[in-house]
Amino acid sequence: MLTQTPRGTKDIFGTQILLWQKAEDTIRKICAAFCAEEIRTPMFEHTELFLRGVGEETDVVQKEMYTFLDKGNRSLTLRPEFTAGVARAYIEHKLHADPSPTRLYYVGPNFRYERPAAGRMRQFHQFGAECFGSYDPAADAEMISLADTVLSELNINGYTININSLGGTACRAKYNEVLKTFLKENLSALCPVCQTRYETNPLRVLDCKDESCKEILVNSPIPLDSLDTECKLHWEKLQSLLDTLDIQYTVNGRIVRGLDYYTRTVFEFIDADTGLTICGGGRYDRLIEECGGAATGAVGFAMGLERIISMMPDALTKRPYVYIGAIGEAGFYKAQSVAQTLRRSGIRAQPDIVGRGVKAQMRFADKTGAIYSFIIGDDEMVNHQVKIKDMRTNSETAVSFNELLNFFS
RNA sequence: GUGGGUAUAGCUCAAUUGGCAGAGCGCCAGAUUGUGGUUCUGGAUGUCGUGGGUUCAAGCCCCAUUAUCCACCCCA
Repeated sequence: MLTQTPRGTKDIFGTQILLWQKAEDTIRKICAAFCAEEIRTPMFEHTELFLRGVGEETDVVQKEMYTFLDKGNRSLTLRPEFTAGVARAYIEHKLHADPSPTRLYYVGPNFRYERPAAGRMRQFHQFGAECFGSYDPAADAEMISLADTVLSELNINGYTININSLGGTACRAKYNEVLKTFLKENLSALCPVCQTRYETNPLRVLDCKDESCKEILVNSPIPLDSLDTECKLHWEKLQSLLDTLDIQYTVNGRIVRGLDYYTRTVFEFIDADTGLTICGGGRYDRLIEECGGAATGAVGFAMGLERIISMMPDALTKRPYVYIGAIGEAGFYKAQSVAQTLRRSGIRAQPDIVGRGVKAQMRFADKTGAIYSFIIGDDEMVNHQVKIKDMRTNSETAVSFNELLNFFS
């Protein structure tokens, strides 16, 4: 137990960390291109924020939160997602007073107490972005494009962008009635879970994977049928904007999302191989108000980093560098100082610090991805030269101590 | 939260009806002592997930526990 990570958590190191760093670098680069700034919010928040922000009816809140009392008897919760915290920060720091729109992005761990499974951890990491201060579908399209651009920059494809619109508050209420009327006739044929959902959250019935439910729902009304004029306009404009941005998408009238705060646009990027959602998001025009701020249009998404990284082609496994081998005590000392010189010039280098034989040193250099191996022994000390071996071509050259840096320029 | 599988060396996995814990890969070292990737030779390494029980004897059988994988549920 002492030598195991807790259930649903992982150490990230070795070749994996290279993929994580590449993903994070790419995220920062693309977000910068979209003029989004990073925000880092606390790992835990007041429990109340998530109850309100995520929705009390959601599974995330009802079953999956890491909630605890601190020594001051405050109820705190490890964040299960970012949006509520980011919305809280937007309100707390009165960012609505800044020129609109405000684009924020985040990368970091989230926590949900769940049964770990394929592509699901208790501590998992998300990258996401939010755009505050626009009701126009151009903001929706831009967020979809940001997610899409990050993925394509990471050479990830093989996913489908599913889009849908749930409509505004009025449309949702209207649709709920329409759907309930439809479901009422088949209520007994629905799975037990959906029979409960019929009362608590009929919308989620659309999302059910149960075969008999699916069968019934084939002919069910969908939210798109209940959109009012304004929402319909938003929905149609979103599609022409996505066309303009040359983004391929599929309209899927049954995407509903498990979080309560969404209004109008919702979307999911679904991996064709695993069927997992690698990115989910949508518009949440009511959330800021709900949490005590001024009415503010907002749209955003979150992406699961673990899922993304598992889809990245793992090409680079070792970093090229210069190995500095030594024979004898004088050479050993010299090797340390040569390494120092190279490192201070920003060249990746490591000397022998074990004191092994040359053969073992060369083997080590080869296995760890050295592109050049230096050898410094008695002969080299006498001649004030370093023997440099190109590990790929096998060719050797001698370079004097003073001209080492020129070799790399 | 529900159902099922698995747990043995750093990794992937063997071990007959219960009878001395093994292989491949990796690691380390040598092949006339200053040179890697191929080859050959040798070497080290185990709380058999953990705790109980049955037995002359348990890696193997029984109970519990933890972890892990798969399918649900849900999500990223």
